[in-house]
Amino acid sequence: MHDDVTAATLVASRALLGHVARSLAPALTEVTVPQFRALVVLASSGPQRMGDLAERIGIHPSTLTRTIERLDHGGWTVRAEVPDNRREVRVDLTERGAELVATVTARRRTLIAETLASLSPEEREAVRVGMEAFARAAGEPDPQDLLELGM
Amino acid sequence: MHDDVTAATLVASRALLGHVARSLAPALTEVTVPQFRALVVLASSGPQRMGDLAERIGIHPSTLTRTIERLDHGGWTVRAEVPDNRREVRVDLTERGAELVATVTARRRTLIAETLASLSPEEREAVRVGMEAFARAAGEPDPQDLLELGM
DNA sequence: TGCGATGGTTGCATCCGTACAAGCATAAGG
DNA sequence: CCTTATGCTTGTACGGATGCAACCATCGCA
Repeated sequence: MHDDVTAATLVASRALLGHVARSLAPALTEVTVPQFRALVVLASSGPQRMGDLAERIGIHPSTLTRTIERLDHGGWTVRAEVPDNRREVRVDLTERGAELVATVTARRRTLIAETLASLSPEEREAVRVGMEAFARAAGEPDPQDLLELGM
Repeated sequence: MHDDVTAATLVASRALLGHVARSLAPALTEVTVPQFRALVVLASSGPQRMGDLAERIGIHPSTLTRTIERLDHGGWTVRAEVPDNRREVRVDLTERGAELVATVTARRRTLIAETLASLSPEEREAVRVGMEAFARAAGEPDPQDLLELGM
């Protein structure tokens, strides 16, 4: 059904994935994928308790402790005690950490913009319409899904 | 520059990534990402010498030996001696291995088709035009890039 | 035939992710 | 207060990815 549209979308998805991968690559020389995953969640959901973060990512709390240990050590995150509750630990990005995530997004945007720059205004408009329609149809992806790919 | 098109494409890329991740997820319960990477290369480049495969993937030959060891053990690949050269070792997918890769692709296609099914014929046509234009502008992605994401 | 180059595997070391169980604080409620 | 629940960390164990160095077999060429 709708084979030609599907095929076109598949091809385009490969191209987009190339952009995604290239935007991600520099960050992955700094941190690992699971580590970057944690940074992304922190960037989008804000500072939070260790337990909540572990739950969001879908890993065991003890695993998160080790991961954040490494991120702390690298200067990407900080852990701070919560004033009115000495049990909980609040983890947040450092500037460095926030910047790493922002860099990836910015790079992705740049790559896409560069690609679009080679199109004619009419084609660009066609891309806009098509992409918007597709995005609308697909809806927001499950964050859990995206995490698999370190997004 | 062209901020609205770029934004739309970024959003669409997130949606597509969701599809990619979901198509990949079942396979990742069977093999690891580096292992799947090897299967993908074998599926697209065909059976080949260990050394060539290692080079294509970008890992040390000794690392590949271990990875293929595990894939062999799981029944995803087979190693065979080359008749006229007793030094070289030829790796190939088993049926099972080929099927795993094919399943992921098929699933991705299905997810995309399902998404498109909710659009009107006019919108679908717009998606086709837009996706084709984008893919044309982006060109074929560097296979090395895609491998990062287990494609 | 014998020596150097080639292709792959093994030994070894390291790091990361992962979970479970146990432990140690601290908070909360009776 | 004392007991139980909560939140996080530590101890322990394991598997996978990774690279380097050493090794072994084989090929090719002089």
